[in-house]
Formats: sequence, C-alpha cells, structure tokens
Amino acid sequence: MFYHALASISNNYQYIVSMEKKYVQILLPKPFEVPFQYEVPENVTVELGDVVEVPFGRKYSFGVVWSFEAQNIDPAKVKKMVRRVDTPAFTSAFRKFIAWVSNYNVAPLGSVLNMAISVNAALELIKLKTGYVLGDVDVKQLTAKRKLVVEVLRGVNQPLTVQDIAMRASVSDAVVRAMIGKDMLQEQEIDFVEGFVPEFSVQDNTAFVLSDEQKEAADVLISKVTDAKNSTTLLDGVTGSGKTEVYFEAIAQALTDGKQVLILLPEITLTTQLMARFYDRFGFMPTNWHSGLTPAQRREGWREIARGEARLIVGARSALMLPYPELGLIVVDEEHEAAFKQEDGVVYHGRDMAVARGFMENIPVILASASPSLETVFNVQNGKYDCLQLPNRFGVATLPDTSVVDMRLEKLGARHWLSARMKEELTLNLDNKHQSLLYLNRRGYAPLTLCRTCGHRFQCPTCTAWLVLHKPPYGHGYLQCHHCGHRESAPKTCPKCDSDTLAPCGPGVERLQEEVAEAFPHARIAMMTSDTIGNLERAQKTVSAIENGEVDIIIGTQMIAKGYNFPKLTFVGVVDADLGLEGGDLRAAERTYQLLHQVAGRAGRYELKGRALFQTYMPDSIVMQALLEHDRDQFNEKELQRRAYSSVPPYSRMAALIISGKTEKEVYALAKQLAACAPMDRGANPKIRVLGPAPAPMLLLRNNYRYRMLIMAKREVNIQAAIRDWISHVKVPSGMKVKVDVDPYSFM
DNA sequence: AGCACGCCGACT
DNA sequence: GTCGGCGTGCTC
Repeated sequence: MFYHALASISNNYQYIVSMEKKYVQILLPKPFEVPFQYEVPENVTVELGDVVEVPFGRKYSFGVVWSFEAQNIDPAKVKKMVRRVDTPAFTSAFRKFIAWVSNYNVAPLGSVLNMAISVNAALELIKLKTGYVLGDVDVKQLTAKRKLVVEVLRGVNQPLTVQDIAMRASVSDAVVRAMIGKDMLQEQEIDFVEGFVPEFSVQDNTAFVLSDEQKEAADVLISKVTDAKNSTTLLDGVTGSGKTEVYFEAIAQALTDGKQVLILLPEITLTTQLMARFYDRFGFMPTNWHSGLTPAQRREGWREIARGEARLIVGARSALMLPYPELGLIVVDEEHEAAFKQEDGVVYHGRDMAVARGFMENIPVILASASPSLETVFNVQNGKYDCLQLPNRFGVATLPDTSVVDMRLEKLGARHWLSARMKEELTLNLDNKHQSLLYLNRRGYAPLTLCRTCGHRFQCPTCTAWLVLHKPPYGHGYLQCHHCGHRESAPKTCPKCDSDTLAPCGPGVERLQEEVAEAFPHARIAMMTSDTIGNLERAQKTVSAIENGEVDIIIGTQMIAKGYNFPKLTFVGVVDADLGLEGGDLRAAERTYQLLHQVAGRAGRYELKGRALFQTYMPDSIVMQALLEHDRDQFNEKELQRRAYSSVPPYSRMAALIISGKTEKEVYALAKQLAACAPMDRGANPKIRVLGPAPAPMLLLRNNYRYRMLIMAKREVNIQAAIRDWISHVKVPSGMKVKVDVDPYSFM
C-alpha cells in the first residue's frame, strides 16, 4: 500500500511544457474518450478541424485537430505529427456534432470520429494517374474501333486513363493498349486539381404539377430553406399525397442557394429507381452513400462530399456522419422506420441525430412520413417540431374497406390458418379476376419442429431460438436460425430417438402457400419473401409478372409492405394480425399498427376499390379498432395516453445496458455487480430507476450470453451522465462487454 | 481498435 | 528445449 502511494507521487510531478514547442490535441478515429497530444513541426501551421496524419503506436493514423490546450504529458512520450492531409478541415459545427453524438449515445469520442473518417483510403495521398493524349496518327489508316478512340480524345482535349478511354469509346481496353504500343497515344500525367467543382446547374424538371395543398406546404419549406435557420418540420402526408414532390421543392431551393443537401432513407428503400427519380427531377445523379458501396465508390464519394463537390447526397443513416462543408438541408424520409436505428458499434438513431445535426449546423430538417413515429407526434404536440399536413390522396385512390375475423370464434382444422371469410374473399377476387395478397410475417415453412415421440425440439446451437423449417420447392429442406444464419439440413427422423414422427408446428409463408394451393388449385400463386425472391433480376421478374396480371394470389412477408404498388390488387388478407404484438415491448402496438396500415394500403390504390381483412384474436384492441376506422390520430392519441400513464418514452427517458460474455455465470456476476452500484433514487417518486438484471429474451445470441438492465428516468434527468458515472465504477473484465443503448428500440 | 509483452501447455 | 495460445495493458 505504502509503496503504491510513493510510486504514484513520483509519477505525478508536473511536466514543464516547453514554451518554444507547439502542441495540439488530436482526436484519433479509435475508441478513446479523449484526444492525444502531438508536437507540431516547425514551419507547419494547423487549424482546428484540420485532418492530419500522426504516428501512433508503431503505425500511422489519421486524426483531427481537436484543441490547442496543452496537456500535462511526459514530453518524452509526445511525438511529432507528420503532415496535414489535403482535405478541407472539419467545420466547428461538425466537431460539435461529433462531441454531441458521443455524449448522447455514451460512445467514445474517437469511435464517433471513426464513423466520420470511415474511409482511410480517402485520405491517402492521391496517386497520380497515367493518362494518354493523342499522338501522331493517320486517321485514314485506322480500323473502325481505333477511329472511335481518336474521336474520344479529340473531343475531350485532356489526358484520360486507359479505362476511361475504353469506356467512352465503347471499345475494349485491348484496343487502347494496342494503340499505345504503336505510339499512337502519348503518355501524360493526370493532374489532380484541388477544389475542382464540376459545372452544375439545377434543372427544374417539374413534370409534376403541384396541387394547391402541396404548393402551400412546399412554399413553407422553401421559405425555411431561404431563412437558413434551424427548424424541424414534420411533413405528414398519407401514402400517395405527393410528399416526395413537396420536399423536392425545398431541395431545389437549397441546391440553387449553393448548399449541400442530404436525404436519409432507410437502407432498404435505396434503389436505382429512386436515384432515377432524383435524376429526372434535378438533372444530375445524386451521390449515393450506403453499406453496399465498393471501396472505390466509398473513397470517391467521401472525397466529393468532404470537398463540397457532391451537392445532393442520398444515403442510409451512416451518411449523416460525414464531413459536409456546406450542408443546407437534411431530409429524413420514412422518418418512422426502425431501420434508422443503428444497433452495432456506436448505437444511435439516425433520425434523432439528424435533428441534432440540423441544430448544430443551424439548418432546416424535414422529417417525412405517412405514419409518423409517436416520438415525432409528441414533439409536434409540444411545439418542438413544426408540422405540415397533406391529408388528401392524390388522384382517385381511396382507402380500402376494412374488416376483421374474430379467430376465437373460428373452428379451423389442424394445419389450416385461413378462415371461411378469408376464403370467401379470395374466391370473390378469383371470380372477378382481381389480385389478392395474403400477408404473413413469418418466413419459412414452420417456426418450430418437434418430435411427437420424445418431444425433441430443434434449437439453434448458438442462440436462444427455434430453428425455422424451410422447404424449398426443389432441393432438400433445411432448418435455419433467423438470428445468426445457422443452417442445417432437415433430417427425416428425430436425431434424439430416431422415430420418424417429426412434426412442423405453426404456419410460415411456405406452409400457407400449401394451404392456398390446396384450397384454390387453379389459382396462380407468387411468393414474395426474402428467401424466395432471389436476386434483383428474379425479383424484377416476379414483380412484372404480378403487374402483368399473371398472378392471382401473392403470398408475402414484411418485404411486400414497402414500395410495391400493384394496380390490380384489390384484396389484402392479414393471416395473423397479432403477430407483431408478441413480446409486448414498448413500441409493439405502434409497429404493428404502422405495418398493418401499410399492408392494407396496398389494396385498391388505383381506380378499383380495395378491401382488407384482418384475422385476429384481439378484435377489440386499440390497434384493430384504429385500423377498422382508419383513424390514425385516434390511435396516436390513445397510445400516447397509455405511454403517459405508464411513464414510458416519450414521457420519460430510457436506456438499456446489455451485458454479454461467454458464460452465463460470469455475465450474471458482472450484471449483479453493476446492479449493486446502480444510480437509483429511493422513495415514492424516484427520478431514476434501474430494472434488472434479467436474462435477455434471447439469452444466447451468436454464442454470447446476454443479460439486460433497463434505466428509466424522468425527462429532466441527464441519463447519459448517470450512466457514464455508473459504469465507470465497474471494471469490465476482458472478454465481456457492456453495451449502452440509449432510447432502445430492440428489447431482445 | 491494434499490437506487444508475458506467462502456461503440446510438440519438432 | 521451442512454438503459440490469448489475457493484460498501453498507445500522445
């Protein structure tokens, strides 16, 4: 004890910081809470926000100049920074945003910076490329393909790379290389021009004429863009009300004002068709940003964004974390989508971070949705967000007639899931040659397989989950875990007792297909699930078959709820409307309402009147009643009342702690240790409460045992500060993890 | 996050 | 005797 005290005293002397040497604090894109100190070489000047390269450990790292306040560090340890990287400095608004994201989500500052840097290659020295210009050639003597090459090079009057020439001339690179070999083309290095901004003009291709209602909303948004101040506006418009066209007007204004515009979409919505729509409207291709980009696309995209050359960026949530120098507007489309929540690495909600960034950058933010999240509705009610409504459907489409089947009164045979009423509706549509859609949010054939002799159930070896039986139309059946992807072939006999009494239990879409085929042997059926849809090409085929009326009944999972419009579809049958309420987490009702509303909306989008039928065991629930009456506001009102009554978000703050490790024993021990020093108010009306630890609903996930704790606090409590303080008191042993999830969406 | 250092088991 | 497992601690 005594020796330790002595050692710490001797280590604690004040280092004298040399007056001549300049020091900077540089934040590194690694999981550290604080920046590191470096010496600035003589004759080098750096500004706050500059991107620099520094030695770190025995490698080099990029980093960002974070402050000039020298720390008391042993001068012998301090290294010299290497160079300033030739990219625009991170703005002060962006640096504030990074710090805010780190603080709000209880994530290390450096980890947040890592998301912003995201592509090391973008900062590497730009390699000079070898280009070619036209040499001495006698055009008359050339082959047709070589003439094309000559034309291309005459047209541009600047050196191009081999690939570039080949692409522009529509010849193979062999043609170009052969010409180089014959000295017809001459080598010339391609210069990189800093700050090069391509010629760019906003086209006003408004083929779409706005209605008065749309015009009014668009004008409000345009004036918010011209004001160039922070605001958050909910653009609340039912499906088909032309929300996109309305926010396009605001985008056009921001682009004309010379600002960068960011549009955030849930990952799944990012399609080439949508890009084409932006192209048609603005006359140039937007810059794409999502997880599917190739390294080269990422590198180029990052550079263009950071230099301000990319003007319109359409991306997934991660696009929010990039260093835009001139951001003027953020649009979050499908604001209510849970896909905006990032669950791995730094946990954050893209929509909420977008609102925060709008505040830091002092620019307007537009949240667009046909069914806004309750958080957003709440923020509109308490005046934090503005709201613009587009209540009318454009064109002639009307809402479907909606009804329910009370499944408690149905007497269905074993292995049957379609009620008499459901079959009647399907028959009616078959007779009228209209299309029907059966919706069941369950992939595969059966969610559980058990042995009738010994009771054995097939379970995932690495997760607390049953294996789902899949029976493809050709090939062998297999059992799969939908959480980790584990897959094994389905055996004929029980692996435990060897009897051939294996029984699939419950319905999946594949099994539903069997029932439909049996009941309607002449119906043409199409499956639309992530397992059966295959690649993009096959998906396109299925879609066009449906559009051409070659399909009578579509059977699908959640994937059909988004994006597809089938003109001949007039009936939607929901096989199990209660499925989404399972687990009963905070947002189960909200999610179920939104999804079912969206699915029902697939029926009758054109001149034909649509019908929707829900099979449910809870016909009196708030969800079912609101669906029947097409009363979204009523649902929001009742659901908000319920949340206020039980003091859950948005009326309180919530965060989750997920403790994980290799054995249940050690995980439980650590969770107990955390519980022992949890920040809790005793008393009648506590400001902060901690629930748990409880084993996660999926105790085992990918071979990791997980326990959860839930922190509930009043809105005025700084829950992040409480959590930071809390977990700093507990040492997490190696091999174990404590993940903080502020505003959790997943409770698994 | 990487990476090295360090201390224990099965092998040429 | 050595190669290599991954636990622990450090990086300005």
